[in-house]
Amino acid sequence: MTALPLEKAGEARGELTRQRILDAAQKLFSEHGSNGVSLRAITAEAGANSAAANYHFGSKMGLLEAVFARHATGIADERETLLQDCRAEPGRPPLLEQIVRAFLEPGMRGQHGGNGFARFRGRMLAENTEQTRELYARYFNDSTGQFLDALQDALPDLSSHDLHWRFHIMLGTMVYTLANPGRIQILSNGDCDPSDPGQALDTLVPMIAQLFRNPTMSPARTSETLHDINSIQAK
Amino acid sequence: MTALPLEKAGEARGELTRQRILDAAQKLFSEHGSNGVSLRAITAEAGANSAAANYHFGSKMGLLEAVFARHATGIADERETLLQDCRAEPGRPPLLEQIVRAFLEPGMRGQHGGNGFARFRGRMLAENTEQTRELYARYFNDSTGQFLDALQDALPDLSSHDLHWRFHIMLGTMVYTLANPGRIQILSNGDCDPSDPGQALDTLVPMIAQLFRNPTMSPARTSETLHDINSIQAK
DNA sequence: GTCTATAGCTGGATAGAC
DNA sequence: GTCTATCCAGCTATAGAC
Repeated sequence: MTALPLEKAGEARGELTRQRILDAAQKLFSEHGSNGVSLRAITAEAGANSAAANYHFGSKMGLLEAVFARHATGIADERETLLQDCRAEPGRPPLLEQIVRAFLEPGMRGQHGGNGFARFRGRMLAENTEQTRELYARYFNDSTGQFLDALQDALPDLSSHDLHWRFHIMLGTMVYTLANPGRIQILSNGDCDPSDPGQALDTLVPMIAQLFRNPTMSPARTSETLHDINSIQAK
Repeated sequence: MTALPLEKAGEARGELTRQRILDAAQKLFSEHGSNGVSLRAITAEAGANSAAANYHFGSKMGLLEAVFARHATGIADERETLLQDCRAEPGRPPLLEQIVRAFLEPGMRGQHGGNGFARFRGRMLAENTEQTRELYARYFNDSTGQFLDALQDALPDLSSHDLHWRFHIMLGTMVYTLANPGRIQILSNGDCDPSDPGQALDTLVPMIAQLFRNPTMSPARTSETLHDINSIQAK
C-alpha cells in the first residue's frame, strides 16, 4: 500500500513481507483463534508463502508470540504512563474514573489497541491456553499490580477481597468487550455497540468506576441493608 | 468405573459408551477448546474408539452439539422457572438480587451447571465461532429476552441503552468467570476464587445487582455529578 | 454397537533452487 | 529473503469384520 523509498530492495521487501505476515496473522488469529487458522491461510492472505513465515518467526507459535509482543509492551507502558498522570484535582474527572480509563484505554484504541490488536488480544485471553496465560502474565502482571495498588489507595475503606472481585468484573468486561461476541448489539437492536471503542470507553468507564465505589454489601446482610441503600440511590 | 447391572449387555454398554464419550468430550473441550483436541483423544479418554463417536454423533461437530444440548435446555428452563418465582416481598432478598441470581445460578451450579459444563459453556462462548454463536442464540435468546424485560420492569427509570450496557457487563463477567482464566486467584493470592460457584454467586449477585441499581451517569456530566454521589455513597 | 484398518486430506516444517 | 516442492505427522470419517 505505502510506497516506501527502497534503498536495498532485498532488505526492504523482507521487512514488508514480515510486516504483511504479522498483519495477516493478527487479523486471522483474531477471527478464528490460534487453532482455527492455518499458516498457509495466513501467508496466502499476506501474499507470501508458509516458508517465509517459518523463516521470519521459526514456527507458528513464534508467529503468535510475535503478534502479541508487537503491541503488548506498548500497552503496558502506556498504561503506566497514564496511571502516573492520575490525580485528584479540580477540573479533572474523579480519580477513580481516571484510573479505570488509564487501565482500559490503551488496550482498546490508539497506537496499540486499534487496528485489530484489541480483538486479537481478547481472543488470546479467551482461549486461555498455557501459552497465552504465560504470555499475558509476562507482559502484563507488573502493570496490573500497580493498578490494584492505585485502586486500593483510592478506596482505602474497601476490603482487599472486594477490590479484587470488582477488578475481576472489570477484567471480564474488558475481555468480553474486546472479543466482541456481538450479542448485546443484537439484543439491543444495534443501540449498544461495544465494538466502537469511543462509545465503549465513555460508557464503561463511569459504570465501572461506580462499581468500584459502591459500598460493600456482604452476602449475609444483603436483604436487610438494600432497602436503605435503594432509597438513597434509586432515582 | 461404576458397575451397573447389565440386563442387555449390548444396549447397556452402548448407552454407557455414549455417556462416557459425552463426559470425556465435555472435559476435553472445556480444557482445550473445540479445535484444540482431537476425536481420537476424546475417545481414548472415554476408553473407546473414534468410530464409536462417529456412530453415535455422526461427526465431531455433532458431538459438540450433543454436549451443548445435553444441558443447555435445562439451564434455560431452570432460569425461566426461577424468574417466575421472583417477586418483591418482605423477608426475601430485593427483587433485583433475585433476578440476577435467577439468571446466573442455573449455569454456574446444580444439575446443569456443575460437573464441568460451566467451563465448557464458558469456553464455547469465548470461542465465538459461527457455530457456537448459532447454538447459543438458539438455546438462550428467548430466556435472555425475558430477563431483559424483567430487569427493565424492575428499573423503569433506567434507559434501555444503559440497561443493555449493564447487561453486557453481567454477560462478560459470567463468561469470564465460567472460562476461569485463574488470573484473579493469582493476583489475590488465592483469596478470591471465581471457580468456587458458591463464593462466586454470593459475591457477584449483590455486586451486579448494585451495578444495575446505580444511577445513570452520562459521560458528559461525569465530572460534575460524581462529587455529590461520592459524598452519599462513599463509606 | 464396537472394533481394526485405512482412505483421504490438511497442515507444520524443511530442503534446496534462485 | 523468498520461492517451489515435498516429507510426514495427525486428523476426520468410513468400510467392513465381529
